[in-house]
Formats: sequence, C-alpha cells, structure tokens
Amino acid sequence: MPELPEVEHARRSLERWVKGSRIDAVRVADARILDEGVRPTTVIRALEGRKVVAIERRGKWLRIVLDRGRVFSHLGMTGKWVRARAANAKVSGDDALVRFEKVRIDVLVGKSASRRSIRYLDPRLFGRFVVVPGDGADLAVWTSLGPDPLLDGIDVDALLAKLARRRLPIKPTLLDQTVLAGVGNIQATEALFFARVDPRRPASSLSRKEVAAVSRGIMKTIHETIAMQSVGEEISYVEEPNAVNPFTIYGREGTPCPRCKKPLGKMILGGRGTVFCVSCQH
DNA sequence: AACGGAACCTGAAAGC
DNA sequence: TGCTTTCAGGTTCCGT
Repeated sequence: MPELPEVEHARRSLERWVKGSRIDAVRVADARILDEGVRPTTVIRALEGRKVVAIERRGKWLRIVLDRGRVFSHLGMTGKWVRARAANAKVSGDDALVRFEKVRIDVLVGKSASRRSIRYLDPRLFGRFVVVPGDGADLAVWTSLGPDPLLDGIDVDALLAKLARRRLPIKPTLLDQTVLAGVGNIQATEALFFARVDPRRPASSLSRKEVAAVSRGIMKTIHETIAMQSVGEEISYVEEPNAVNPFTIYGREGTPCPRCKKPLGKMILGGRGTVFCVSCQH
C-alpha cells in the first residue's frame, strides 16, 4: 500500500534487479490488472524481446522505459514488485504462482544471460499495469501530476498559490496528485501533525508560514520513511504481521499525543481516516 | 464546478 | 470456534 516512499523503494529495487536486462518471457496471471479490453497476448508481445533502459518514478507512478515502448505501473493499495527464484527454463504456464501474483516478467541479465524473475503482486487489484508500445505517449495521469517532492522539491510560494484556490480541507487537498505528486494518506496525516495544522482547515486559509511548515513536514516524513525502508531488502507495511507501526500519529488514535499528551482523535475527511491531535493542531 | 459518497476488489483483524 | 463487520497507505466515477 504504497505512497511515495514505498514506490521509490520499488523503483530502486527494480533498478537493481532488471535495469539493462532483456525481457525474455512474460506471463499475465490475472488479466483484470490490465486496462479494460487489453488482452494479455498484446502485453506479452509488446514486452518480450525488449531491453529495460530505465526505471523512473513520478509521484506514486513507476515508468519502466524500454528500448521500444514503456510500462506504467501503479501499485494501488496493495501492489508490490518482488523478485522470485527464477527457474532455469523459460517460463511455462504451470510454474507456480507467487501468492497474489498478477504479472511475471523474466529477464536475462548480463553477458552470461542469467535469468531473473520479477513478479507484480496485488491482491486487491487497485493497481494498474499499462503497456504503451512503440513510441507511445505518456499516460494523462502521469503528465498531469504535480511537483514530486523528492524530484522537484516543494516550492512554498507555488504551493501557497495553488492552495489559495481550493476550498476543500487541507488534508484531502494534499491527497490531490495534481497538487503534489506522491503524497498519500499517511504522509498527509503525519505532515499536518508536524506542522501543527488542523486537517479540517480550508486549504485556502493556510498562511504562508503554515504552508512552509506543511512542506517541511512532508519532506520530513518522506525522508524518514525512505530511510527506514532502505534498512532491509524487503519492504514491510504497517499492517503486515510482526510489523511495528513506525509512524508518529498514523494508526495511533486514542493514544496520547506525543507532543501534548492529550488522546489523539480520528475522523473521516474526504472519505479517508484521519488521525490528528484536537488539542495541538490548529 | 465542486462536493460527498459509492464503486472497484480482497484479505486480515476485530467484534460478537 | 465461526460467522459478521470493519477497515485498509488509491483512484475514478456518478449524482446532487
């Protein structure tokens, strides 16, 4: 369930695993991950034989650049790229699926042409896997993304100007990917806590000082989350067994606010669960 | 135009 | 134990 930091982790992993390799075989285990009407054979034909030139990220989107064509991968809520043990032989239909596997890509790496196998897993199927063959254009959702905090930084005045035109509460506004690309429910929750800004405040009501504080909060939570996950090879999500909640207030409703010790509250804003301190976020 | 709510899916955890 | 409900880090569409 990825926000910017997890997608960045996925990008770095994919880069290590398949950059410079040649795609040898592809299997689509569940066609529902493809866009409506797209057939697995179309995807397979577009990918097999292609060379992987680069793995890029913008917001929560991955763009896998091939020598001809490109793949856009969005992880939705439960998407994940993993590396699996590759068999010696070419992929065959009855090779075991990894649990929740939707797409499998086998590549050949280096002079020795050793085989590697990566799998896209996605139990809830909210992710997307879009192949644009040939010299196709970028997806509209990709081109319309706002500034990416990691790639572009956050321009406080530009953000302030953008927020001035929004009436929605600041929290759901931050989740709008055309405002800033990659901010998700956890980051927005954490950033507003760090900035001491009430998530219900109309976006247009924030002062420049507050927008600057929110910007710093976003950078802080992104950098800290990336630092945490770069510790291990495998990414672990909060809700997975044995995982410890690494966040400051997300998922901690009812427990004392780390700042003022009053119990943290929770409400639904823009349809999303929102934890905040009623007492010290204004 | 702008908003809330539902829809898309499935698994895990909490509640009873 | 087992059935039911709730919730989930995302996006898009639909009706008011």
